[in-house]
Amino acid sequence: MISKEERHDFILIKIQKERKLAMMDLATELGVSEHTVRRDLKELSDAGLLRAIRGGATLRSNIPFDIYDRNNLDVMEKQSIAEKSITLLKDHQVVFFDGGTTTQAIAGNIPENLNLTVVTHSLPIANILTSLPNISLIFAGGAFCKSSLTMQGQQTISTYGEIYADISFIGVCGLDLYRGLTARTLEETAIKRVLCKNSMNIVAATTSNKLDTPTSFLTCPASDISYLITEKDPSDHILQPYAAQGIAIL
Amino acid sequence: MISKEERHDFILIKIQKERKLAMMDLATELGVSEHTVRRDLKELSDAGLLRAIRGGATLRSNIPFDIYDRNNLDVMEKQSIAEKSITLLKDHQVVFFDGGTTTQAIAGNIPENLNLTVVTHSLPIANILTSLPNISLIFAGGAFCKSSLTMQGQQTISTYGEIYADISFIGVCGLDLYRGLTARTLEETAIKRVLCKNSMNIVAATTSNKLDTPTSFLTCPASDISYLITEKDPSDHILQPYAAQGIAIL
DNA sequence: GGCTAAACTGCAATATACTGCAACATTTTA
DNA sequence: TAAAATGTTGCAGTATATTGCAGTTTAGCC
Repeated sequence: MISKEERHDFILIKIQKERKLAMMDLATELGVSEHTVRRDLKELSDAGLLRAIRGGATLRSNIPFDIYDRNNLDVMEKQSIAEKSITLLKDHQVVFFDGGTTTQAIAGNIPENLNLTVVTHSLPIANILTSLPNISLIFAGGAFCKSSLTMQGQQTISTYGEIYADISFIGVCGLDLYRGLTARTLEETAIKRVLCKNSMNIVAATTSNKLDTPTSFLTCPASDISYLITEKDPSDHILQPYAAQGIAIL
Repeated sequence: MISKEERHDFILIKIQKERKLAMMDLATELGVSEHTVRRDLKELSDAGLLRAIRGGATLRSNIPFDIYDRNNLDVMEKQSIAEKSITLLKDHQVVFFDGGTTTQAIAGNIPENLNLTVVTHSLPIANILTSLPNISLIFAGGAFCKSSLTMQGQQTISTYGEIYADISFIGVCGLDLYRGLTARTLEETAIKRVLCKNSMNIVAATTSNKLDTPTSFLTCPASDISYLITEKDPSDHILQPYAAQGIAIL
């Protein structure tokens, strides 16, 4: 007999290799009923480890870098994160905005009467901010990256390098207590690092499904993070390990 | 068998590359009925991930600047200028785009199949170019200027300063044979000067009503201009003095 | 304007996948 | 060891996906 955990491990390993799994194949392979496999996939999918689709599962996203795919995901959660994030902002601060749909949601919630100097390398965020009268916008230019709709490269880094911010909103690819803030490409990492380095307060804003899921490139250790903002209540158990590290939870 | 989710992924990836998709092509490619593709496109379009059009789909233009375009004057003239301007472009050129509604019209007329490296400090132009698959875009960042929707300042200038272009499209505030190309602010002038300095060919693209109306700050002498493009026929008498100076008229 | 071909919409039929339920099995724990 | 908790199964009913067809709309063309 094969245990639930073993099945889960098996599924996760196999999906990495094959990108796509059919439920009925899994059922025969694991020697359990189709219904059981279905529940397994649901649990893994709820944990954000794969994407359940009709008749099976695929990797979390086949188009991992495609911004449009993520745009309409977790809209409510992102709105909640944005509203909490805004409370950290005060007049006359200098604020860095990293790319990503969560930071975009935050930018979209900045009230009109707030006076800020915002620096960003995200084109959508720049677009959003043009309509706010009291925002002084500095755009960190560079080579445009289609998949993320942000700029990257030496120019981008050097622009941030000349500015010191009160607060940085960092988009999260993966966050894990031991590995810290991680990103998926070296280019992204290089930019996130400057943001962190030149900022008094680092805010990691992310939906909770990205917690405890490290990616490859280290941006900064978890201990450098000042605030962690998710859609969950700060008392939620999933957040306690981070609170214990001295990160303020909102 | 290919699942619905996979089809959606496929469509989203492909539309990023090709900008426009035909329904029947998709149907044969994906091995499903036309009707099914139609429903896929409808779902993706309802989710705001693309725009369904008759016979297929196109990228949703995520360009919020139609607000500003509303007060666009001389639309027909600018279109005519844009079409003439495009004829100067060849594959693999490096092109500078100055800000302004005329240069914007030119950018909007770049054909899909043209391979260019474009450098610009205009936010609307950057937005337009994001949807063109064969354009490599470099954005010259800096401090955002609300009135012109462009960047300005040291960062902008230094970005252009590191690049040499085959051709520059310069937006015209005023042009006059004796004063040359002139602009209204020192900041604008500083940027236009770098564009001109680092460019093999300078193209002044403007509606004819800006000819012979000098403004205050000198960008470059008229003799430096390679091409003058207006909505008028090159034989028009108002253009003859410029032709006499050795400027090619289109 | 009227015509034709292509594209769209709605419907019914079919196959497949999912959900909830009740029963049964296994593992924990008191 | 018995009770409780958790995991598993098959079944029945429900929902979803896909297709082809028939009828309608639309775009382009003479």
